[in-house]
Amino acid sequence: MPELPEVQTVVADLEPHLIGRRVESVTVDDPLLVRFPQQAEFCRRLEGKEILTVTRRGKYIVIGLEQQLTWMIHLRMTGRLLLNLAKEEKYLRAWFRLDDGTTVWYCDLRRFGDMWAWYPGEETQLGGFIDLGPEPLADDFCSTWLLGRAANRRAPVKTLLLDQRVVAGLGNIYVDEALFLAGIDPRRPASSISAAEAETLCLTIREVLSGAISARGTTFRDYRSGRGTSGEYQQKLNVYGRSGEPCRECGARLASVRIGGRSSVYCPRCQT
DNA sequence: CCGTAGACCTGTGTGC
DNA sequence: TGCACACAGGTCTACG
Repeated sequence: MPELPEVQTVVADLEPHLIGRRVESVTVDDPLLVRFPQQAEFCRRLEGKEILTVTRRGKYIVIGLEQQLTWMIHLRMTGRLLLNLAKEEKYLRAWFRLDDGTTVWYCDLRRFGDMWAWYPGEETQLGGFIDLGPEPLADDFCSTWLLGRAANRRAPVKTLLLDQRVVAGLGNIYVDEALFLAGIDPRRPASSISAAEAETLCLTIREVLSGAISARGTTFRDYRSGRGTSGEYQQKLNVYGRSGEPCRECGARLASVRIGGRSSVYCPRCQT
């Protein structure tokens, strides 16, 4: 569920409570959660270490600890990292006690979320993380890069933008929103995108992500921030979740199609 | 290499 | 009300 703006919000919420704290004890209650190393060794690695940094790369939460240990978390569809466990919260899968009495709670309805605890040199055992493309809000993400990655690709432009090796952090909501603002039909072959369109797309991707970060993310159903609160960006969505409703620009009925197995909403008049 | 369907898991909403 | 089926902010793998 969480895309870049949601992960960014969780990181911002957690950071002040985690920096300088020592992990006192780790409890994992879901055999699917820890991807590397084995669960017992994962817990042993974290316990007793001080947290130095809390950052984000794509949709990964990246926590740096003493002795160059990196604790990495991917929330996938329904993962939550919470500073307070509400009474009604279900699906608790793990918890992390810190030396000041704080507990970080990990909840995950669908159990797709993953965690890793790795030292330098173990990168090859981490799956997709090492293949991430540029950060969309950084300077190395530009139309030249996008155009290069789109060349010779017949897959839909939406599929290209969902590929984390092309750009890290976009998901189903923000890709649909960025394509709407750019006036580009999501079904078009990636290779048909012009230089001018690539330039527009880079701008609208940044615009959508920045706006969503300011709004603390989008909550459709499951997403919660580190504080347990919902996002506000759902009020600003132009197309996602609005199939059949009128386009805010032209009034046309928004269309829905499946692209790469993902439901996709677009305006048949504004997006060509 | 490229592109798409199916799998992973658990729940909610919809239509008959 | 019950049941079956589609669908859900993600991403791997297997296969043609």
